[in-house]
Amino acid sequence: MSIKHALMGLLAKGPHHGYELKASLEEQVVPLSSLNFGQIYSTLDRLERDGLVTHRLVAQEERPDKKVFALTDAGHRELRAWLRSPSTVPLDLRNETFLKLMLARSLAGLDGAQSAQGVVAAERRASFERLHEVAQMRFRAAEAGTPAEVVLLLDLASLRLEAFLKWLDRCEEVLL
Amino acid sequence: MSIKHALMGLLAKGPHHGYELKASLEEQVVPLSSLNFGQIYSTLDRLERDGLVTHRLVAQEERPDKKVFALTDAGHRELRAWLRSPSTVPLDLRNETFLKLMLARSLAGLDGAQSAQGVVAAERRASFERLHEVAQMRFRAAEAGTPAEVVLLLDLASLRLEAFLKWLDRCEEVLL
DNA sequence: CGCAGTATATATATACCGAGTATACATATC
DNA sequence: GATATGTATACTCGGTATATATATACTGCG
Repeated sequence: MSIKHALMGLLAKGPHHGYELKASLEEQVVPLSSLNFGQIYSTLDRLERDGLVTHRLVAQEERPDKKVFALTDAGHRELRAWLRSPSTVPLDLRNETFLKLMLARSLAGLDGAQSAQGVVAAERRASFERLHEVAQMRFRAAEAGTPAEVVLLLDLASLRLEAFLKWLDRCEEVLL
Repeated sequence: MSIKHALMGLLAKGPHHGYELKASLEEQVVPLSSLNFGQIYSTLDRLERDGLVTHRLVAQEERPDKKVFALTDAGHRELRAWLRSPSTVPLDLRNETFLKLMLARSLAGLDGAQSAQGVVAAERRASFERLHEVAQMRFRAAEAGTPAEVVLLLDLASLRLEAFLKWLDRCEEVLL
């Protein structure tokens, strides 16, 4: 997920400069993770290059000027179009675990190569650990009074992990 | 998923040049999708820079020389280590749909903004369509006698889509 | 039949782009 | 001396598009 539309979304509510935007994003949009300034600034540059935002400089005493960005009309249109269109996760028929399984099978017999069973076992163990981590994060979030929306991100993480675990079972049936 | 370890895996079975490797990858490792030559060659260059592979030139008449790559000892070690370690998908607590939902809510009321309900509905529709696509691919694969392993990739795709649909239900409960 | 034109296979290299990380540069405040 | 305010630059990595050659195979037309 790129940060591009997140920036546009914040700018739809009014002009802001990069430093502010970073803080808002971390609070509202990607809670539980953090961003890099370089990413914010270069994304804003690209948005400006593409005519989706403009900036004006606001002078300050004893500090670098602020670059206050605002969404252009084209930016508003683009944002609305993006909100209306479903996410474009392109099916993704390549998968690292699958690759490991294929390689483990074809390399069977070579010096100290991992077996396909071993791969499945390692992945399963790791996934269970992650599932546990997520559960803990969720518990801590509940304690800290984290808003329900944020917990949704954790829900998604565990649903994904569960799906992956189911898939590992299926792999075992088919391959072993 | 990067192509780096896939290349190393193929080279573990013997030396090959870029052009061959591309074909093997498409056949064995990322069936159902295709690769770009630039990616193969630049990944091989990086592997060589990092001491994981070496190449020697094999002259040919009337054609460019082949660059035949072979896995180094360090490469073998790295490959085995990678095969032993579980996939490192880092939990990923950012999600495009979540972003859309947050923005739809906070922009509610602005000019022609999409509602959160609308976002969920659009995502759901798109996911069902994809699920249908996957089912069709699966059917065609079965007809074409596609190996069972390849079908596993389709299984993963549908398990993921189902998990995502469940999550959308959950979003609706929490947000609407 | 022959020939021109076109697609495809063999083989690599380069330029470019977007996303993300690391780091440098300033100053003020706690 | 750490932390907050503010921006900029260089770099890496994964990936796409395109340029550069040549050989072979197919296709249609006169």
